[in-house]
Amino acid sequence: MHNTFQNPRIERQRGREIEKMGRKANCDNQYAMNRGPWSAEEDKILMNYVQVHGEGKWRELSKRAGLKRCGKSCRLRWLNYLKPDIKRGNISSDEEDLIIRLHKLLGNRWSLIAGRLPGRTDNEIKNYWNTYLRKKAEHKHDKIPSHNDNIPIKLRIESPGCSKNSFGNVLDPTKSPHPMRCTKVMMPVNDSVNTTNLITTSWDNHNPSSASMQLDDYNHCLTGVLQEFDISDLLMSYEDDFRFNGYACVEIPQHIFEDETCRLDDSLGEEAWYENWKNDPYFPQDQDMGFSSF
DNA sequence: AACGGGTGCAACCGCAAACGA
DNA sequence: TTCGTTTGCGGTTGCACCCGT
Repeated sequence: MHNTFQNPRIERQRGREIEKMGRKANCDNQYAMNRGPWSAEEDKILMNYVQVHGEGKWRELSKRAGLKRCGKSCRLRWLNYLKPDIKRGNISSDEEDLIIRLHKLLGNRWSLIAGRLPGRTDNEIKNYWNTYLRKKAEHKHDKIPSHNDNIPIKLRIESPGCSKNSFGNVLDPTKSPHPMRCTKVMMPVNDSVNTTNLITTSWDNHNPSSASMQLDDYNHCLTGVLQEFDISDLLMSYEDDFRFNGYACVEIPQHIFEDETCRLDDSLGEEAWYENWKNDPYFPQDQDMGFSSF
């Protein structure tokens, strides 16, 4: 499962745990502990204890609350099942779509994906993916985004060579099925949603050498990786708190750049520098940026 | 009704990072 | 800095349930 690297410290730790717990190094003393599904009574005890004393110190919690469950088990039960704000079941089509897109970006980073779906747990998303969405995503993989998709990112396209005249053109990537090459992505940092991490992670997956993404003086993330990617990787579903007001500079072949069918607006004659980001009418901060508004 | 294979999902496991003394 | 403990994560397991035969 994991790598076989033997960390001496970890080995010592495991040795201690094995010694302490008996034959198997799982958690606490397994022979005195309940295992398997939780009873309603156990749930009640755990819930009452957490409501009074708060989360954390799970091992201590299990002892003090009189639960014959190991600390890990208590934590898991609370986080995945008992916590009040948890939504369970009935995953909507919007959520499905978001999971698929996030998985495409992040891979099996379930906790990160869950972090973007309020009320959903990593375990639920992982199970949902493994039992249902994986197949669905495979079918969806080849789909070119349709014009009806609600895509909150606009792209500014630089022509080959980044000539001055080319700045400001806005293309509809959904009308261009050609793969593009990303040379630079600038994203405004949103306090409520850390889009920087998301984008960084996606680059990291493909290109470990681009592990760090710097922020500039204007608190925009900025990277100069030369990374092949499918333009649809950046197309995200619109969510109230999950918005990609993005500015991607991409290299595209000249003939695509000159293709009028892709071009939506070329009225801007000059580059809008990213320090003017928030004043740029092409990247409004507070409204839906679906392509229908072009 | 009984059986067996497939499926979904809660719970478990091992590992590593984070934390704190 | 070191070491013990706690927390968080992702992969895996095992069991209940479903459905076809």
